Amino acid sequence: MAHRTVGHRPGLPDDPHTSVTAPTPACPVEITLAALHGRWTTLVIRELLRGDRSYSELRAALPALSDKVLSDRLAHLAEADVVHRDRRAGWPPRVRYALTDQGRRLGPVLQALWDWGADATVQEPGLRQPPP
Amino acid sequence: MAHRTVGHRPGLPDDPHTSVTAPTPACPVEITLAALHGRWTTLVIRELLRGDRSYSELRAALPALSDKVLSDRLAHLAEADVVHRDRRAGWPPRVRYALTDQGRRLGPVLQALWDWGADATVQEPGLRQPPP
DNA sequence: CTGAATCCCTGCCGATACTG
DNA sequence: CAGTATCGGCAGGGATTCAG
Repeated sequence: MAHRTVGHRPGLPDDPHTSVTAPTPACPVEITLAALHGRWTTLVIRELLRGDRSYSELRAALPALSDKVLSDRLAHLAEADVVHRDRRAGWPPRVRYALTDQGRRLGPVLQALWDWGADATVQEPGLRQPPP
Repeated sequence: MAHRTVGHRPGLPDDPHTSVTAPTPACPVEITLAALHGRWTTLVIRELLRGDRSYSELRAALPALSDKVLSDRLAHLAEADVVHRDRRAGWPPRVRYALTDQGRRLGPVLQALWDWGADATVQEPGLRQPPP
């Protein structure tokens, strides 16, 4: 009973999406948040937005990220069809990670997230938060 | 960094944000994700995007959401300066919740999340897209 | 080099019960 | 009406170790 109307404005504020009354995985917003879900995930994506990377290049770019979480993230992102895994035969094993078309389309999404957060830090400091 | 897509706004793909190598709360993306963090949060915001609401109206709109989580979410969103709590004296107690200016600016963000998720459900069921 | 397996600890969220 | 208090289950994620 989902409405897959892509032709016209799938608007959020005014429209039919208001029928969603629970956090169902079928909601497009939930789908995107699920793709971005988990710590480090956005940083991995951001790194891949700059170009494809090997496993160790990702580790080098994100030094505090453990192997377990990195491989978890990559598996998760591959399952969400955000990253593509390119494995090559031979020795030593070479694997390249690159964003899919869909993954690249996350650029504007992350941009929107960045913009709001940047704006928030500009407006907010007057109220509370006297950081040491 | 092959091509610059548009403009030179505080862009994510191409530029200086790449210095962030860990999930620090100072990163604008993290700030926004923190504001949206938690189950039900986006649905509460979406409800408030339609207009201000009382506590019980929110409960009615989201029947499966428990009191604890709802008040948690509202407290969290108030702290993030996304919602404003308007409490009126008298009996019975009347409290109205409304989005702040910042909260209203989350509209486009949620829209971006929706768009990507809706697009993903369209592309995904078959195969991946052929490379450009 | 590229991961997968294990352990443990923390924090989330749901249900229930109670208060101003 | 509008919340808070408390408890328990479970999943997330960090460190370490092992494997192809």
